[in-house]
Amino acid sequence: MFENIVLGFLTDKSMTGYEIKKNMENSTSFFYNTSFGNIYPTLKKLEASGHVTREDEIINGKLNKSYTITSSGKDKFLQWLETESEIGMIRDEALTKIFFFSHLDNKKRKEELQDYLLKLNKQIEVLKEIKGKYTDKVDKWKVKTVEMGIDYYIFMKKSYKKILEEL
Amino acid sequence: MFENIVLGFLTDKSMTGYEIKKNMENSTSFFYNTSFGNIYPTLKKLEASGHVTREDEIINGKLNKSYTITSSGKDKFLQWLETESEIGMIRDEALTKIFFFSHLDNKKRKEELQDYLLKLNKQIEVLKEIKGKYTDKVDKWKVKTVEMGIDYYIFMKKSYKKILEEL
DNA sequence: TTAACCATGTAAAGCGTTACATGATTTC
DNA sequence: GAAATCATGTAACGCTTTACATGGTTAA
Repeated sequence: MFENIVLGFLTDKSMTGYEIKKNMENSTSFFYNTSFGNIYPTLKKLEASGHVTREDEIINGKLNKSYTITSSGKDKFLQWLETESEIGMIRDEALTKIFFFSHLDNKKRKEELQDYLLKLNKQIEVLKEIKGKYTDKVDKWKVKTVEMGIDYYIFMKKSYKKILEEL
Repeated sequence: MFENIVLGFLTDKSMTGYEIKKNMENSTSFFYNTSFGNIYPTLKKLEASGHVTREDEIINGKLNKSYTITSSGKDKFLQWLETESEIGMIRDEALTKIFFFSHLDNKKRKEELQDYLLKLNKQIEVLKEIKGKYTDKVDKWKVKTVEMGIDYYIFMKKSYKKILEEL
């Protein structure tokens, strides 16, 4: 999947690995984020397979490797984009812990839920900030995903709050 | 995390790897599920580190390796259970695709959303079936997680439906 | 001048899936 | 007699993170 996300970013404009990472942090980070140790080798691989091309430039004394998507890269990306998605798993560590909550006492249950609610609040603020940075020019689908992210964490907050209140 | 989930299952009762897998399918599968290729080596590792003990029995001509949690295993599990959870990512492939929806036409957008809504409906049915199997004796927290799972997928369904209707 | 940011990359380790491999029992 | 289920495991592969490693520029 990650190769296709990189190709997706490069479909919008040519970028360096560093820029892809920064872009991700300000857009997809709440549903997809990764490290440089993943990005750079992926770009090399995509270059080797002909899905992107590279242009080297020296900007401010620093080597910049700008990657551009090729037509085969666009094909690969669109093929992925048109493929049906598998159902997503929740994979929420906090939920996994609730599954085993019978092994904790109420005091510890409360503490954990309260801690997690704080983190959910922080995450909602982060996403609202991302949304705030978006200008009118930004692709409506990118705005939509951030809005869905905000709604998702608000939903989670309500769920965990309800459990806390029932204790 | 997986080691701790195995320990969590073994805290309830001693089990074989096969039973752990079956138990997971009927309880945690929507937020955590894994393969035999993960379970068996994990049990070996936990045995080597003294967190579980093994008892071999032959039942119906088949070798059964029943694993029991030790006190050090319980300590490890509880330590994990009491640790604050990191915020969960959404990691939903369908959402990732919406992020790149500007590269598809409306017809294809609709098809994908409709396909995914079908999968969400199926998943809700699966979880309702799991919940239906639970008797009164089942730990209330295990019931609660399934209920949260159902609510989660219903919430997702509403979100995707809204996007579809706006098209 | 020092911290933050820009920019690139490698190596090792961790985590997990898929495919392969075996063989018994039970149910239709 | 065939298919499903019970039961165990290994090997190869793939994906991703973490830690390590380098070095320039810009802002406080």
